Amino acid sequence: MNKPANAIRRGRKYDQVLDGARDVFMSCGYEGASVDEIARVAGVSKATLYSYFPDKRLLFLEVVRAECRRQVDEARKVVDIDASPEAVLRHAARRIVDFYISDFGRNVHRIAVAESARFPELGREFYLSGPAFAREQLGEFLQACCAAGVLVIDDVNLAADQFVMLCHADLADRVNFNVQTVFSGDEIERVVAGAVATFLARYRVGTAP
Amino acid sequence: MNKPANAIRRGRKYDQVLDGARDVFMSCGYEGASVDEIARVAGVSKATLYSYFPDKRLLFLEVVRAECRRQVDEARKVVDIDASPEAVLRHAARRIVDFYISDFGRNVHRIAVAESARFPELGREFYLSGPAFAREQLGEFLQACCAAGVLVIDDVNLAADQFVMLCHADLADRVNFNVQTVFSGDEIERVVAGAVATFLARYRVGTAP
DNA sequence: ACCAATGTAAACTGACCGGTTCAGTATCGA
DNA sequence: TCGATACTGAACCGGTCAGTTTACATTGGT
Repeated sequence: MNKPANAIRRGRKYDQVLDGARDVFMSCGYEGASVDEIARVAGVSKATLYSYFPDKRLLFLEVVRAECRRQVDEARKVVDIDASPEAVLRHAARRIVDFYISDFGRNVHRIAVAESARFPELGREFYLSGPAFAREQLGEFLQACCAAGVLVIDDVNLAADQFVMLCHADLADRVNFNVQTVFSGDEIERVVAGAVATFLARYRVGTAP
Repeated sequence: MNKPANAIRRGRKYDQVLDGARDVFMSCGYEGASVDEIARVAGVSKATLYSYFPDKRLLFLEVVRAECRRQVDEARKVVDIDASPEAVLRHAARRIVDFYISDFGRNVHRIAVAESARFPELGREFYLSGPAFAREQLGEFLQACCAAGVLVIDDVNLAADQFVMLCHADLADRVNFNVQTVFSGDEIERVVAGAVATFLARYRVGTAP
């Protein structure tokens, strides 16, 4: 009794299991990953794994949750700088591009898209602690710029997402559809500079609405 | 002999099979779709299905190819209009938004992202006849606008992709991660208007670079 | 030394899936 | 009407996988 079906027990090798599961899920996706291989990679017996997690599905959800937390914590470190909006935006653009080009970013994105249909709450959780979180951080900065009279933005949320999307121009699709996965510094610089230029053309003070 | 492993035989119920396969693949993904169910949905025996297609993988690839062709053909109909760039861009933006919000667009995108890793050529094929094709069409229009002296664009390819990405602002992520799938006319209008405004702020003649 | 908790290895179950086979039926042109 | 071809339905095979069970080993506190 008193055994909720979604209970997750902690134990000595809990982190081992989660790490192994992350590696296998990231490289194989949900369906492609077998529990036997996860146990093998984690250096743990299948029985131990199942003594921690009730089933594969909850193990997967826990992996994604942990990764989202990790990403949020890391992102919180690098925030506002006391510099011109242009410099801050350039910096942010670099971070955005670097992330979705990275192996990790590609895998997380691929899995989140692929499994959102099967796991309704997964998509929401990933969205909130991923893209939505980034947009929120950026929105706060933009709001400050408006208060300082440097930018003029009527819809800050939309503007923040526009900026993020401008950073995806010409790269994201090629990454997502596995057409090209490594990019030269010039290719990245071209996109970053283009994103900042287009964004500022619209929202910097002294430009027509 | 003389039986290439990748041969696809035509037959009376070929289209039935392809249609059924499309439905099931679109709603379940590649791994999630079982051949038995495809045959059932197609109203065809499994044996007939396997008399057309050598295996599940090639059936899937053929479904995607057919969908890409269909999409390209349909897109070719609605092209340039003799109107202001603003009107044309608004029209294009509506089409872009409507597509990736549609059930079909969501499914195709999800599967292309999910299976690009497993099927290397699939991602490329989808990319070329999807996003890349759209960008090319748009690029030609932008080029004409530049020649007419209405727009000033140094990097037409980048600009075209920027426009497409601006149309994704604030909607695409929510769609891709299954957070929200239906949108009001106002929500769409906000994104479309924002995309056109930002794009023209950067590239219309008489604005600072 | 003992016990209880924790972990291990491996076999096992039941279900599902891709693909094959085959005996029988429907269709259609000559 | 005949015969070739296409299609059916169901059984079947080999394999994989999630999840369970069992019998044994390790560890640590008292």
